[in-house]
Amino acid sequence: MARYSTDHKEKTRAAIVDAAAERIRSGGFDALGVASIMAEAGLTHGGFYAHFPSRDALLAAAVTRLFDKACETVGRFEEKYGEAGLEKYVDFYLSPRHRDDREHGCPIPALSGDAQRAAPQVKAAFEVGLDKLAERLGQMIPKGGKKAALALFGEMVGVLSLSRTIGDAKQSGELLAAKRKAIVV
Amino acid sequence: MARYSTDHKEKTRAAIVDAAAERIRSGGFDALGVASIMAEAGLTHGGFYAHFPSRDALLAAAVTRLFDKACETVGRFEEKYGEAGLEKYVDFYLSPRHRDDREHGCPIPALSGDAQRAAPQVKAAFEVGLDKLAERLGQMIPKGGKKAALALFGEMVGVLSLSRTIGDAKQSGELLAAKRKAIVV
DNA sequence: TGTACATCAGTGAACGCGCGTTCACTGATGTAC
DNA sequence: TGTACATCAGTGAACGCGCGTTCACTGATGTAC
Repeated sequence: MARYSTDHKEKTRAAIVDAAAERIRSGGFDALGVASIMAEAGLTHGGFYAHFPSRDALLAAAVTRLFDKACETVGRFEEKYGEAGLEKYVDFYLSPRHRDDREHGCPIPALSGDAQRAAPQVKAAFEVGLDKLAERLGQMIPKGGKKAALALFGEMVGVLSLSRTIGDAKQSGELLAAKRKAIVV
Repeated sequence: MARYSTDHKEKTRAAIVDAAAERIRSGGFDALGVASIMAEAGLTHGGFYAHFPSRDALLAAAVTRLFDKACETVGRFEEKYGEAGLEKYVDFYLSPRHRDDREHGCPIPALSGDAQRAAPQVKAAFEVGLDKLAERLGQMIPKGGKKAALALFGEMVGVLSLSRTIGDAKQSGELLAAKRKAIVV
């Protein structure tokens, strides 16, 4: 195979990044193997290096992708609920549904631990992504802006993380519910 | 070598667990290799299986150890500051010192991500440890007890995690400071 | 008290396995003539 | 329009490496006699 249409390679690359993004969100960085991710995109592992110089480069691209998606999610809440968007977003963030659906959830609780120990370029991608996401959510907080958004994420991330480690559904649900009520935006 | 004093094996085991606990707190579960941890304890890797049935068993023991230490830390704050112990603990938790000293810090932000994806026995050890720690801190919160302690950890864990991923020291420090003020115990 | 034996914590080579990366090759297609 | 060639995304075998685990062995010491 070769010499596809002009945007073919670009599309393949995007497919690899998408697959990688899904994978690391649910399984962390260590769940991403070059061979398995290429197989998921319908390719063989040898071709990987035509798209990325290294596994770390893919990790960085995938992290960026996840934060872009998270920004879009925030945008959707704003479009749909207007002024009440922030409150609705917090409700969603601290919902049992979000707790249980790690595969489509916020990248921060899933990856902050991994990111701290990752290669510099991956770390940097996480930091930039977090900054963009806070900036985006900050647009919905008139008083406080980005700083308030960061603080809000701080509260929510920890509570969501804990609720995910608590096996007992009742206790875990109570923790989420208590926090939903406590957070006054 | 062989036939040491009665408690020799016990001591060796404790040394391995201690080394493993330090290692995973700073580097996560993946930083713990059987060979390297045995070398750190002054032994060769082959002897590992005289102490633990598997690497996962050591991970579970190390997680338990870390939470026990964390409980002791809480206890020290209570002894030293009495009524004000809780406030002092929160101040410490959200301090730049705690942010920068991952090797001796709270195991929750360091390991909650890893724990969610670990083997069942490791997950269980984390859950039991978290429960014990919340119970311990809860003793210092007359109104609320364990539930209030869990919620408090939720807030603090997320903020600490974020502050660790933010490279800019000023921004990171501001996040911590804002939260220290905001948390009313 | 002295000697032979049993014990077992620790040794170190070897195993099978999966990983990230490299590389010579393929072959369908765009391009030059 | 038809043919020969260059391109390059993708193939698949091979690499070196580190990992968790196994296992036959060692040898200093406690115990039995």
